[in-house]
Amino acid sequence: MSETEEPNESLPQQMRSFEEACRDANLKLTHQRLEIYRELASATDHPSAETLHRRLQKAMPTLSLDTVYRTLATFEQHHLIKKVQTVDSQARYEARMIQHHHLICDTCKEIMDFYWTSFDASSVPEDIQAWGSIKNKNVTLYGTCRKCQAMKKGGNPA
Amino acid sequence: MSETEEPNESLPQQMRSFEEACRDANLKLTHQRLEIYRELASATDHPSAETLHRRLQKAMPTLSLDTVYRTLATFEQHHLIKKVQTVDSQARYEARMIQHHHLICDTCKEIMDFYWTSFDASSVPEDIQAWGSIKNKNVTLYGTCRKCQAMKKGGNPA
DNA sequence: CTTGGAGATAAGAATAATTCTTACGGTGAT
DNA sequence: ATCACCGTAAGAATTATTCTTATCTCCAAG
Repeated sequence: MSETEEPNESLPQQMRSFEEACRDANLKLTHQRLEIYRELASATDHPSAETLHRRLQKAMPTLSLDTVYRTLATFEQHHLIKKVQTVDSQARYEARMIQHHHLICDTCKEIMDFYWTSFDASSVPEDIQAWGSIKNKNVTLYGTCRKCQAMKKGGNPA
Repeated sequence: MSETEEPNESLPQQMRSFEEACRDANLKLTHQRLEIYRELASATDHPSAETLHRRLQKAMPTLSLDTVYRTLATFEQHHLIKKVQTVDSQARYEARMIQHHHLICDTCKEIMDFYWTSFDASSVPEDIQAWGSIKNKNVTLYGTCRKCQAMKKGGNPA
């Protein structure tokens, strides 16, 4: 039952960890950086730089797309966020740094996080050790989410 | 012991399956398509379009990069090859369509295939079923390969 | 074995995603 | 309050990929 339970961290808590990490890394706490991080940390959909920029422009009309790209790249270099592996042309990001896995819907392309503690605890096949040392294990599940299944069955009344 | 053993298919055999699949899909068997497929099927390093183009140019000097892109896209649409998920800016491809997983070296960025039949046979956490139906499960392992480990220890005598 | 026509290719132009350059402005140590 | 440093905005530049168009190739039917 706790196999796939979400380990929770509140946004304010996450922002404090972030600010501390920035100070440790000698990154100045600018308004732009704080807002870009807050927006990414609040999102559940693994947004691209452009998506984040669009969402932030309402509150920060002068924010440039380049700053979003540059800031995300800086965060990634300091391991404050991660680039998500996709086959899309646009890179997508996530602020969730704890061990988790991804579910991808082949229809709406949405990426969901999930947790799988028994997999995390298990070891990989022995032969793999001949290749080198493993630091991280990630599972990606592909399928169709309930929403898209329903749309296909009922037909899309667009 | 057979847990991670490689299911083998010879290149000529794979070429014949490919030609048959093209005929089934009404794709003409052009010289370019055959050579691009052969090159990809022979490669073990999940090359990008540009890499394939570079390798093929020796034998086919007039082959355009656009043809490589277009042909790979066509193959992918017909499920004859796959785009590999990466965080690189260039897309990378593979011709291996049977179930397998990836090992990625964080240093040299090389992508290796591996097999894990017991994982393939296992089922995912129950809660996942609430999300939708799963069609595919893939594992990506990150680490450092022996070659790069050795280079780090001994220093790089370049 | 020729031929017609659909579909594929080459070349160069165009677009999309991301990064660089430069001048300016804000941050935080003093 | 001041200054040096680093971050930002704006526009130009690069890189990856795709489109346009004229030409060419494959292959089925004569």
